[in-house]
Amino acid sequence: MIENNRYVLKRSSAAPVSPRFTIDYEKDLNPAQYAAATVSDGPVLVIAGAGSGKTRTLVYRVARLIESGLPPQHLLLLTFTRKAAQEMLNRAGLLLGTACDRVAGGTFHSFANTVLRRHGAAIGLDLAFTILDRTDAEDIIQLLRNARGYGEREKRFPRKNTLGEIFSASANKSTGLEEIVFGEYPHFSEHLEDIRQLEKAYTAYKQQRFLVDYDDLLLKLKELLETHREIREQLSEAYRAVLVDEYQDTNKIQACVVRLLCAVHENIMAVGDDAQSIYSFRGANFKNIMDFPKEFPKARIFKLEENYRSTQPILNLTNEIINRAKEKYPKHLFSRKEAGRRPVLVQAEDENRQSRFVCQKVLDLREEGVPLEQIAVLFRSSHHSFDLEIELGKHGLPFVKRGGFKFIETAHVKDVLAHLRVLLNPRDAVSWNRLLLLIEGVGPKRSQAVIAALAKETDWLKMLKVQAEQKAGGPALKEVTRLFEDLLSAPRIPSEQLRRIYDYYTPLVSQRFDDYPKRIKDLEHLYAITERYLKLDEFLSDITLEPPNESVTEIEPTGREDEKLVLSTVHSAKGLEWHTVFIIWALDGKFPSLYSFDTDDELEEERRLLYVAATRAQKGLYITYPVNVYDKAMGTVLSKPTRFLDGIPRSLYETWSLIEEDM
DNA sequence: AACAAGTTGTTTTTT
DNA sequence: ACAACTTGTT
Repeated sequence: MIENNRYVLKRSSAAPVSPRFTIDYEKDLNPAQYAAATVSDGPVLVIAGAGSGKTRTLVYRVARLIESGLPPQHLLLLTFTRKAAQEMLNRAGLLLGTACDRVAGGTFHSFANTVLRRHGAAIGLDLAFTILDRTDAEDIIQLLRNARGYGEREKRFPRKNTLGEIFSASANKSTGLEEIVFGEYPHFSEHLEDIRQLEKAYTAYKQQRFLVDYDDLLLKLKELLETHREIREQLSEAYRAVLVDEYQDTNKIQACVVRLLCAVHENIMAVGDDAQSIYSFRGANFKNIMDFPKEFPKARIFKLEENYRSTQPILNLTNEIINRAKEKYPKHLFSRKEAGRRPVLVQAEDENRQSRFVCQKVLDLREEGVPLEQIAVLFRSSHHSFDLEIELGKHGLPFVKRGGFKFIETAHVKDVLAHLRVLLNPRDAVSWNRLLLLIEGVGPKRSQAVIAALAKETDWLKMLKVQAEQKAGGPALKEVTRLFEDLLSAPRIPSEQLRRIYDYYTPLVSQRFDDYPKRIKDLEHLYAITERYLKLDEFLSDITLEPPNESVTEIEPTGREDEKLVLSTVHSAKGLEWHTVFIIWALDGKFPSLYSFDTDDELEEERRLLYVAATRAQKGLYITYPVNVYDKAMGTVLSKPTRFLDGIPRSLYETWSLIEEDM
């Protein structure tokens, strides 16, 4: 549960109220972990192999710092995902009791949000700013693109999502637009000047309307820290020890922010694994972790190489996969869990055979007593699981899907949120546009006219009433006006406001979407989330920065609630582990993806991705691929298993072929 | 100017 | 299979 953008422990009754009398660091940790957890002040880098007890080490580090007298609120824990932060604080809570309740932490983005809401005024930011997600950003880009007539040209102009990617890549990699366009989109080189103009317009648009996208959060935090010494020192004082998890996934801006935060004390512990860097498309650079010792010359380096997760046969294979990588901190993972089955490479005749194999095997495992939630199916892209999802449905196997489209990104949820967002930031033209277009008789032209009129008047509700008097879109606009009158009349909590919006919006959903029952159910889910919040701004920030990571597709279980098979993209599986893991679509051209064939760097990242997937397994690992898959984009038939198994001794895994099997 | 139906192009991964 | 763009109708 999140309150005030700070992670607050859910207090289980089992958790001790006060710190455990003594923590036996030496007994609980292996020598390498012990050394890292108890090291004295100063910069520290921990290279932690997959499953090597990284979280455990961090937790004990936190414990040690608090024990040695550092008040918990002076500790800042930056992690990549909310889940990781929660996991860590929960475990620290078990060890230390409520003392770590006040440890500050979260993702870089949520931390940036907290700081900017407080100090943003120093760099001219209105504190009521709205955070744009990717689709919101693209909506604006589209608007500007059309307004400037870039759409209708003889020569093809990049689409909104391409433009969004270009802008974001430029921001995250700290490189000029020029380099991005020439390097990654050479076919759009001739439009460079227009692209540049468009980015300027986009920036200006956001500025005027108090809008901030994901990249801006980081950039503005960096700007704030760089340009305001007193704030930098204040924060450095407030957070006297900084711990960064998954350091291999940070980009230049984030590394810079860390540097600035620690400028005074250099009490920084970075933990990560270069072999698990899988976010370079977002500007993350695993060289960051390689360069850490250069950034902090006094850094001490620790390596955790003993793996507590997987059996040796699984590690033998994963070690081979990663040892073929080009650049890395050399390490060799070993396990004391000698016994175990070798991983299996399974060839299936086609996609459906692959799905049926997985179902069959999952049923077998359940028979053997492996709980469903201890089994995961991992894949490169979220659509790779579609066929399997249908097959699981047929077998009555319940599952949750992680990664891919989130329900927060669906049209109906975004529609509802737009109504809430304008309450907080009436200048949020994206949300106005979205909600106005829902109204019958209002199209793009009328919507823009209304938005322009609202911007002129400080009392926008009054202006909205005036607009509702006019002929076009009259009656329906009046209804919206009444809605906003109600929403503003009495100060209410988010859930009540949402209920009022549903009164207005529910008829619209039924009208607009054939699958409205499902969508109305989603909205009830959203309502349940708002009930946890007392302040609208916190709800909106959280929902954009840390949306529930579960997708819409969810089969209702016949039995127990929590007994569910996990389907996940490899990216979303990071940091997690299961008894048995299936990696499906391990087909060359799918995993690695065809789009990564262009450059060595991208291929190397795909390799690390497979490595991350395979190292999630504790006891069982099945790598499956269908053959004779025709790929439209390439015009070729794909039949070979992933190239990352090439050259690996065949003795390290079993090979099965399903062609003979009848199911 | 808004809306509905038909056509064409495109396809990862996430904060 | 889906979304963005285009064309035709009210």
